[in-house]
Amino acid sequence: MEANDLHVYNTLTRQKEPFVTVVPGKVGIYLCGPTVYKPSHLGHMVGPVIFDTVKRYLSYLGYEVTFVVNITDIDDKLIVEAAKQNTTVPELAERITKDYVKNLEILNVTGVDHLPRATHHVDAIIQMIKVLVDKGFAYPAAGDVYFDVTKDEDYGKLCHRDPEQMEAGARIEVSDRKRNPGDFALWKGAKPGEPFWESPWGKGRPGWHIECSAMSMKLLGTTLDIHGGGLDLQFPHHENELAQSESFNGEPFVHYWMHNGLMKTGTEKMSKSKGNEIVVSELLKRHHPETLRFFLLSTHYRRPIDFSEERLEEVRRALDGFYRFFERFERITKKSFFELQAPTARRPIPPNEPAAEFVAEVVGLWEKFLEHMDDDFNTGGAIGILFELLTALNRFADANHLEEGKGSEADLRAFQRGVLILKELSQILGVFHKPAATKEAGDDKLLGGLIQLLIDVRADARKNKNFALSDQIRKRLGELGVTLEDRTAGSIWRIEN
RNA sequence: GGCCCCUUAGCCAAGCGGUAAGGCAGCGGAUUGCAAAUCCGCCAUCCCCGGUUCGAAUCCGGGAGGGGCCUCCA
Repeated sequence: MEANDLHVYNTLTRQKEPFVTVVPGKVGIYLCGPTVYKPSHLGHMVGPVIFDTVKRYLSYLGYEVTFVVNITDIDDKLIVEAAKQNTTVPELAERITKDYVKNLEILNVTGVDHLPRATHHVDAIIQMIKVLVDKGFAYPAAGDVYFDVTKDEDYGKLCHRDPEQMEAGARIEVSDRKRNPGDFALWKGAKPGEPFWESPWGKGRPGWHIECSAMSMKLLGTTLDIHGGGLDLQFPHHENELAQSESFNGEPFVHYWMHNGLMKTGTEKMSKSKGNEIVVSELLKRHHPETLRFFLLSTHYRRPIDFSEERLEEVRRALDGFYRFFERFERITKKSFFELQAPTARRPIPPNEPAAEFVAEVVGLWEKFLEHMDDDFNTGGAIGILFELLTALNRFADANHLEEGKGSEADLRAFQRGVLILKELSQILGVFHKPAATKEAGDDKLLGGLIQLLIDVRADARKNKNFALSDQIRKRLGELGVTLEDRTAGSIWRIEN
């Protein structure tokens, strides 16, 4: 049994449960990725960012984590879309997968270990279907193979759904090939012109849910520690995965089902079929990736999150305070925050150093941050602590005049220790790993030189109390989007967006 | 019709039985030649009505409003 205080909300039981792994010290996470027929929208990034953070935290706790995100690259939607675009299914799938993977990289989703594609695992899928048929859970019908939901005693346990009621509802696709309305396709016979694989039931392709069962089992074993996905996948996708997997091997399929809330635009869910999706690659033209990641983590993962440009702008303003601090830190220590090497594992809280109230305060915040993460990955609460930490660091720098070079050795040490903790916690969330994009303009030598020239001229004017001129320079620069700050060691500038 | 979930200040948001974190915006102050930045302070009794409890935003019941799923969807 592992010693940790982590609790995870489990959709299956509708409760927070202590986190215990199947294999001590190891965690397998399977996240349902996209069906690759259209460019990813912001909603597709919610899961990856959250579960990347989950992995970061579990790794921080000392677990060896394997994180799998599947790519569904064969499906009716792909066939239709490829035809529409006058291209092939593999070409379309490849192009959209690349878009997806690129977006993950930009959002600093670094923890994905495997991105299995359904088409690469058709043999395993066929094998699994065979066994389900042999065991009597599935039946072939005119080239298709269906799972018989009435053969699975606890079908519906994830979503509290009763197959009987589904018949009553009668809003599901009816097919004379199905024995029960709730039955779902494991294998679909190919119509002329459609992509196909040879199988014992003739030419065809996998149904929608089966690829996840086959690939997760292959990569992570019969029981997954964590299975994630959007709330909209609970039914039927996850319910069906669950049914077929447990029928297949008679063992629990998933220990913790975790479902993230959905991205909304206005009052509605964002989705491809509703046509209100915000395409990630477009969004990235207007916003820094860090802003998006921070936005996605700013609320608890189980709640819906409402997209708006205003919200992102607000997040950006909040982040500016951190970036200004990182520059302040560099002015004080001549070190780059982004290059600091912080610990990557949880460890006992070090004893307080004598006469170091500040360190005690920072360590206290550190503990609170971890308490929030222990509470079902409460990133919203954890981020709140990050802001408190920022204030504490600024306050300390102010009080001890660190920027004016008046701090003692001990003060500087304490300060750096505090900043290192900020770094350590930032890493858990996967934020602040590189400078803000606004600095790009600062890399322009000519521009930088010109502004410095104006600053020097202005410094002379100020020395001579020629405030009319100095204010004029500052005002005109401000109109151009350049903000000046007069500090004891000289004026600094930045470009406001 | 069935199954879930949500409702906290102007906006976003944490909170999971002991008298409301944090952010954005706003206001006041310190600092500054003036600014900017930073710091300090102010700004909610938690949709409504009942109930349980010594004590509820937090538990139970009812109501109102909103959302998701039941058909493809992260």
